[in-house]
Amino acid sequence: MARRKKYKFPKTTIERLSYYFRALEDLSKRGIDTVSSEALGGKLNIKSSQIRKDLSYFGDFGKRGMGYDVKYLLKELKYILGLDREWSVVIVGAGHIGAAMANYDSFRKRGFNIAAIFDNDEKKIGKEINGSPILPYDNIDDFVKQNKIEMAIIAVPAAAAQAVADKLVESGVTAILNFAPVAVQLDENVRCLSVDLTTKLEALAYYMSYSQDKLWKIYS
Amino acid sequence: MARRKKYKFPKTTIERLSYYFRALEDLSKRGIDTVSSEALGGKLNIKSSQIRKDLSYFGDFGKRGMGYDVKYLLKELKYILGLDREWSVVIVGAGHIGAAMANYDSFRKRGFNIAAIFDNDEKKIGKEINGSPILPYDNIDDFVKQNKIEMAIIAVPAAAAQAVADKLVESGVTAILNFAPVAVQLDENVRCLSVDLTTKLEALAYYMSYSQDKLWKIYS
DNA sequence: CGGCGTATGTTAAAATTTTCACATGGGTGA
DNA sequence: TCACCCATGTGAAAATTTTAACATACGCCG
Repeated sequence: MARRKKYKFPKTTIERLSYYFRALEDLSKRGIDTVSSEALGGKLNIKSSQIRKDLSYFGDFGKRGMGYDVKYLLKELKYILGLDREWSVVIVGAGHIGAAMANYDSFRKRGFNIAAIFDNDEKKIGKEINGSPILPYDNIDDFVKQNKIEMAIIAVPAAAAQAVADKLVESGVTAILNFAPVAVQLDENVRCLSVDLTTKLEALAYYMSYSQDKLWKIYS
Repeated sequence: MARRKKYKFPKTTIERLSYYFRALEDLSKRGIDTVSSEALGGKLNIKSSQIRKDLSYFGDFGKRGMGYDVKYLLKELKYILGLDREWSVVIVGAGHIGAAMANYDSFRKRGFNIAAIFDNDEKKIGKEINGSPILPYDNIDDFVKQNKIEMAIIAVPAAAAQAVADKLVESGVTAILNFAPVAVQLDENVRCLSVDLTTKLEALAYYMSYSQDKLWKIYS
C-alpha cells in the first residue's frame, strides 16, 4: 500500500518497470481497472512471480486476492520511474537517427521535451525538426548551461562520440543515451545507456546461424 | 587454435562478441595486429576475464603470453556471428524510424542488405530510400517468399506490430528486430529482439531521480 | 637451449537474478 | 460474522552469470 523498501535490486528491474508501465497504460486506456500479476505477465511474456518480486522492491501495491489497481499502480510507477516531471533533452547530431529521435512522439508524450538539436552542418542549422530548432554545435555548452539540460541523446558517428560526450558532461549533462556504435568512457556519476543497432542485428544473425541449445561443434 | 566447445553460455555473450568484433575492426584499421584481453577490455569497459571466458565458449583463439591475433580473431568472430554471408532484410514501416534504419549504412557494411521497405502510404510507395524501394504492404507476403527473406525490421506503430509480425512469420521470416514499443508474441522458433527507445530514456530518468546504491525510502 | 616474463584458458568461488512455494491477508457471500 | 477463495508478498532454493585465481603454455633473450 505504501512505497518504501529494499536496498538493492537487479538492474533489469527498472527496464521491466518501464514495460509494466506501458502495459498498464494500455489496460487503462481500454477501461480495465484491475489486473493480476498473472494477467500482466501474460501480456508481456514475463512470469508473474517476476512481476511481484520487481514491484516488491518498491512497495506493496497490490491487494491479496484481488490484484493491482491499474490507475494506482500507474501513478506509483510514474513516480518511481521519475516520469512525474518534464525532462529537457538535447539531441546531438541531426542525421537520420537524430532526426528520427526528434520525430519520435513517444518521447514527448512521456515528458521528454527535445529542447534543441545540435549539428555542424550549415545547411541544417536554422531549420527545425518536429518543432525543435537545429542549432550550431558550438553553442551547445552555453545552451546546456542556460537551460539546465540534464539529458542528451548522442546520434553522431562513432569517431565523434567520445568528444561529444565529454563536452556534454562538462556542460552539466548527467545522463546520456548513446546511439553511436562505440563504448563511451565516462565518469561514473554520469549515467550512459547505449542503443546498439548493429549489435542487435548481429545477434539475430548469430541465432539464425545456430541455436543456443545446440552444441557448438564446428571444427576448422 | 580451433573452433569447438561448450554447450551453454550466457545470452549476453553474443552481444559482447559483437562488441569485440567492432573493437577489433577498429584496431585492425589502425594497423594493430595483436591485442590482449586486458587491452581489449580497457577499450570496452569489460573485464579481461569476461572476454577470455566469452571466447572460450567457442574455441582457443589466443596465444599464451602473446594475446590474440587481431585479424585471425576477426575472421573467427565473423564466422561465429554469422557475418560471413549476406543477409537480406525487409523493413516494415517507412516512417521516421524505418527510414533511419534504411539509411543506416552500418547495416549494409555488415552484410545486411535492405531488400525492400513496405508501407501503406500511397505517397511513399514507388519512392526509394537509400537505394531500397518502398513497396505496398500488401505485396509483402509474395516478396518475402520469392526473395527468401529471413530477417525483418518492424518499424510500425505499436497497435500494428503484432499483425505485421504474424504476417512476416507466415511468409517465412524467422528473425525480427522490433522497434514497436510492445511485446510481440511469437512462436518460439522465431527469434525476435526488441529495441525499446522509450524504455531506455525512462531508465535514465529513473537513474537521475535516484541512485541504485541508495536506499529506496520515500513514504507516501 | 633453458629460464623468465607474460597472457591465455580454465576451474572454482562469488555475486546476481530468477523461480518456486506457500503462508498471509483482503474481499465476498451466505 | 465466518468460511472460503484468490492472488499477493516473501523467504528460500535454483539457475545463471561474473569475477577471481592460477596452472599452463608460448616466445624471447641471453
